[in-house]
Amino acid sequence: WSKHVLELHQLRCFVAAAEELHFGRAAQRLQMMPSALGRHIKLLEEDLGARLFARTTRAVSLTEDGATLLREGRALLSRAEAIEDGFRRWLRKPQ
Amino acid sequence: WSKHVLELHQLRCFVAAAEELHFGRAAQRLQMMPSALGRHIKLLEEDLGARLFARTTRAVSLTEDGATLLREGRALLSRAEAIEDGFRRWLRKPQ
DNA sequence: GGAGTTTACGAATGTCGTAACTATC
DNA sequence: GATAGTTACGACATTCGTAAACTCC
Repeated sequence: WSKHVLELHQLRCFVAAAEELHFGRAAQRLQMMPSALGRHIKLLEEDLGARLFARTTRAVSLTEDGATLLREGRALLSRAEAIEDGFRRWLRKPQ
Repeated sequence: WSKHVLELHQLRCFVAAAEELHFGRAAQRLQMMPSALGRHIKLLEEDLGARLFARTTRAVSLTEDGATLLREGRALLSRAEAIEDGFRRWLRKPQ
C-alpha cells in the first residue's frame, strides 16, 4: 500500500527542521514531539526518494537535495497560506 | 482540537469534483468512494469558511469562491507536482 | 421512483506520545 | 554520562467503505 504523494504537513515539518537544524526545537515550534517530526521527515524522504538531512545524531545539516526542497517548499507553503488567508480575510466578502 | 489548515489531499478532492461537476465521477477518478470525497470537501469548506459548491443534490455547480479556489488550487497542485517530479526524475541525480 | 449527495456506523489505518534504544560527544 | 535522533509499542484519532437516509427532479 502507498500514499506516495507530497502533503503539506510533512513539508511544514521539514521546513521547520531545516530552519532550526535541530529536531527538538523544530518540534517545539510546531508543538509536537521530536519523534513525530522525525517520522514525518523520514516519510517525506521516502516519498521523494531523496535524503534531505545528513544526520550524525549529534547534529543535522541539509543535504543539497534538502536545500533545494527548503527553497521550493517554502515557496509552496507560502502560496498555500496566501490561499487560506485570501479566503479567511473575507468571511462574508466585502462585496 | 483543530486541524484548521489547508492540506493537498482535500484540494485534490475539490479540484477533481470541480472539474467533473459530479462527485461520483470525481471519486472514481481518484479511486475513492463519493462519500469520502464529499467529506473532504465539506471539511475544506469549513476550514476556509466558504461554500465552494452550490448543491441541489441533483447537480452541483461552482460558487464564485469555488471558481477562485479552482484557479488557485490548480496552480498550487501543479507546483507541488513539479516539486515531486523534480525529485523523482533524478533518482540518483545525473551528476 | 431514480440519480446523486450526505449521514451513521463499525472496521481498518494512521498518528501520537512515552519510553527504551542508539550513537555521538 | 549527557544530548540528540530513532524505533517499539499501545492508545487515541482519523478516514474508509457499506448501507441507509435524504432530496430534488
